[in-house]
Amino acid sequence: MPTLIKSFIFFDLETTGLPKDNPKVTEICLVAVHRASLENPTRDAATGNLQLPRILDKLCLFIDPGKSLTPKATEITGLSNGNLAQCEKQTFDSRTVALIKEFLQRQAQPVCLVAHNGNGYDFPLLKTELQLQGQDLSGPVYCLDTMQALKSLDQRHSTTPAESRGSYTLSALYKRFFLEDPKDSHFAEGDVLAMLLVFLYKADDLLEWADTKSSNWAEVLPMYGPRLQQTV
DNA sequence: TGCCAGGCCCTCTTTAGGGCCTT
Repeated sequence: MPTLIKSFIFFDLETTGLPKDNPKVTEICLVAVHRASLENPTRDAATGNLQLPRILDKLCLFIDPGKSLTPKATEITGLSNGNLAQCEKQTFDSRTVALIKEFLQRQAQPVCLVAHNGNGYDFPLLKTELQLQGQDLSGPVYCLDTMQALKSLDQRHSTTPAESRGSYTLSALYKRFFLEDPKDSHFAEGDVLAMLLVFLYKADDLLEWADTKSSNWAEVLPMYGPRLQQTV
C-alpha cells in the first residue's frame, strides 16, 4: 500500500500505432506537479474556472521511432516519418532513459505516474521502451490510470446508470467537466494538460485513490518485447 | 483478402460476448 504520494507526473505518449502494431514512441511529455498544488487549486477571479496548478518541471521529447507510423497515427497526431526525420531527433535510447529517470528523481518522493488509460497503453509501452534498452525505472514509482479511477469513482458515487454516464475518453471527460473541447488534442503536451485539469476537477477523490489504490510500476508488464527480471 | 491487443466493465452474465480506450 503506497504511503502519501508527494509528486504527480502526468504523462502522455504519441506513438506509431496501437498495441497490435507493436508501436514505438514518437513523442513523450511528462509534467510534474506537487501534491500541495492539487490539494489547493486556484480559480480565475473573474470566471471562477479552475486554473492549471504550478508546474514544477516539464519534459517533452520528440523521438525518432525507427519504424513507420500507421496512416491513422499520422492522421491524428500530425506526425509523420518525414517530419520526424526532418527534426533529426535521437531514437528512444539510453540517453532518453537517463533523462526520464533524472526527471523522476528530481521530484519529491514518492512519485506517481498518471496517464489516461495508462494501464492499457502508456504504462506497458513505456515499460517496453525501457526494457528494449535493458533498463527500468528505479525506486518506488506508483501508477494511476485516470480512466480506470474515474470509472470506479462514478460507480461508487453516482446514481446515474452506467449506460447514461457517457464516454470516458479524455476529450469527452474534459468536455463534460469544462463544457468545451480540450485544446491541442493529440499533441502530447496538450493531452497532458487536459488530463491535469480533468484530475484537478476530481482532485480530492483522485488524491485519495492515488494513496490507497495506485499500482506499483514494478508490476507493470511490457506491451511487447523482452521481459526482463522485475526489480523492485 | 482480411484480420490484427488486451484488461476491464457491463449485461440480454457467471458454462459469454461485446464494447471501450489508447496511437
